Amino acid sequence: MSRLLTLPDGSVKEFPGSVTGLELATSIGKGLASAALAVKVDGELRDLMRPIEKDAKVEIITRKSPEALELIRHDAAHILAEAVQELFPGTQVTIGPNVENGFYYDFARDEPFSTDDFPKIEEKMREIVKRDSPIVCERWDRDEAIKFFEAKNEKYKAELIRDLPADQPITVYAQGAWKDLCRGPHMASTGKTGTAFKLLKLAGAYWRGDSKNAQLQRIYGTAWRDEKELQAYLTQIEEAEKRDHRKIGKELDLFHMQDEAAGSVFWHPKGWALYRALENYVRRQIERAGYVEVHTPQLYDSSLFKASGHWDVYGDNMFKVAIKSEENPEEIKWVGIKPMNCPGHVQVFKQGIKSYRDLPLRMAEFGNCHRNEAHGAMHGLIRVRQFVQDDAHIFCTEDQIQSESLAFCALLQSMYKDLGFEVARVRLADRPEKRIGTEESWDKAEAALANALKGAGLKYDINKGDGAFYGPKLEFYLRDAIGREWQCGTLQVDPNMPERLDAVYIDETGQKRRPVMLHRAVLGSLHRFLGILIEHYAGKFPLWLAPVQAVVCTITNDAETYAKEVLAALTAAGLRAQIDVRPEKINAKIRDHSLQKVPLILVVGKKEAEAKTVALRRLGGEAQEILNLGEAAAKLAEEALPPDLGIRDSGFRIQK
RNA sequence: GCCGAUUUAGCUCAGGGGUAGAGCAACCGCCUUGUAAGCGGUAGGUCGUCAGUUCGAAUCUGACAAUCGGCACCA
Repeated sequence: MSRLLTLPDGSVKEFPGSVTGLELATSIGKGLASAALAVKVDGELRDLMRPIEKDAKVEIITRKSPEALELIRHDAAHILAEAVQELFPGTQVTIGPNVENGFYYDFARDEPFSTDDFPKIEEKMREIVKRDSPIVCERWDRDEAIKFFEAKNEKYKAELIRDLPADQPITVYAQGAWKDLCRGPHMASTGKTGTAFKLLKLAGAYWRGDSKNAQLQRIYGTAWRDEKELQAYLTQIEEAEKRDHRKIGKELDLFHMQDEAAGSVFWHPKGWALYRALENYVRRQIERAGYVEVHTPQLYDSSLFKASGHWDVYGDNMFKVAIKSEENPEEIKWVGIKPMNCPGHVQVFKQGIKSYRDLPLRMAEFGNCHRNEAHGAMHGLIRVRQFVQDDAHIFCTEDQIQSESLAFCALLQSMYKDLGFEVARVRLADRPEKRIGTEESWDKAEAALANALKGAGLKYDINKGDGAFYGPKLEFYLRDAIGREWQCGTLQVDPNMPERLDAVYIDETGQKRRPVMLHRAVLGSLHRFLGILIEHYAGKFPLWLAPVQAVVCTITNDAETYAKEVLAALTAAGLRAQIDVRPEKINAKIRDHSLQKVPLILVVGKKEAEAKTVALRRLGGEAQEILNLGEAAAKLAEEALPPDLGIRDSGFRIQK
């Protein structure tokens, strides 16, 4: 039977019978045949040697194709596994997939690997690449495969085969004498991988991702088409490290953390100035959007968290305080430090009788929360034990979910824009398998969220089954200056909490009704968001956020009196300004404040003091601008206005 | 919580069984300076904590803590 194969340019090739990707490439040209790495058949990446059994759309994959990286990385993972087994006999192999920018392979071995082993392993990998052993796909009988791997004492591989669905063929790839169970596809020989790879990290990982299982040793690596791409990637990692918020936080003296308060932040004056600039901005936005701000207690009797359900479900992650009774030391009262703000907000809602006319009631709080995060989970400002959420709960009717969600989307979009981000993507997490509530209310809530997203012009995808047990949610991701995505914003529909804590309102007919609660946050945690913000701007904040917006520097001490006058004018105009009258050369002062990423440096010497002017130098620029003092203060104060109060796009550029 | 690594001066880091070193910062002088490092000097550390081995531990061993890279977790 003949095959009709359609090429990407639309041309169709006919073959009399079975044909492999390599034969197809050869028929097109010799050059293509030698460049071919794999073939894409109806969108599925396949080995070059595998026969194409039906009419299909085909594409020959070469080193230039985007798919080449997948092939190179997966082959590199196999080469890593072979190298490790050659060097460390007795090591068991498990799985080795691709990840973003690279690959990993999980090994089982009693002795830990060390990064000192990396050069040796890389050397062996290069040797295997040089051997250029053909990679051949073999179809095996299931029992035979199990026997084969068990005989080699590869119990993880044997377990994988046992668990494969019965109808799935067992394929084993042989590269030279080394064999591994794999779905494929692979390139034709080990030489195709090339040597633009590097082993990067060593880590522990659970077998099959389950903490009940054995811990394996994972070796991470990266692989690219050529040395140039590899070097570019390594440089990119270095750049990301340079903007690490923990490093910048220290360099710019924004905050610190210490052993005695693990997971909590000591904000220094400059870090706190940044924090407050952000907090004040958020406060203006929610006020404008019709929220009321409240502030609720940190400590609650355990009975409230038992009623809300948190004590039982998340109790392990809560900080609990045992209080001994004065009269009876045997008697202990438990209180919990709040891990979230919802129970508190429901208490405020329940004060007095609420009418349908009060809805939607948007109750906001900069909620200070504590969660006892696992040691290994903590990470700078990104994951902490004490943090503040830009939290709010919207009490509304089921019918108001859509309009409130739409308003929230608009608020979030405008805030991300002001803060220099774009919405990268949105996910709608819908009903999970284990859930409460009627199908009808789920239908309604999911549709309301989907319609709100459409109304806001936001594209989204479905995060299937990942909603809470009581309602669906939206997850908003933003993209930072180096392309990373972070989930910050969230909106969650919750009819459960009002039920559990007995919140009611009186409807138009005088009946008691349950409101729905929308939990929502734009930034999520202010702490975490500031970490992201620091990395996004690499410490070079836009003027309105900069902890120190301007420094007045004297050239000689003749100008000191005048410099103080300049400082006073700037401060009076509302700028966060400082003065530097150290007996240092102006070069040294410029350098110091530039390294501190101060956006505005105002130099004053004898000339300026006499003429009542300032010489303005902007961060990153070399030009200086001579301005009259009064003019300068007014101009800079206007430039320093937050984006919601002043001129937008004031010319500040993000340094990529 | 799990696997591995790390912890030495304010910061970045070197060293290493006989009680500690550099650069920068700080402090004190001198220099009075024109847009990314002026010169000299001084001071600063129970070498993460607690045990153990040893004549002697910052160094070796163990436990604990924190941090880092992952994993698991993230209401």
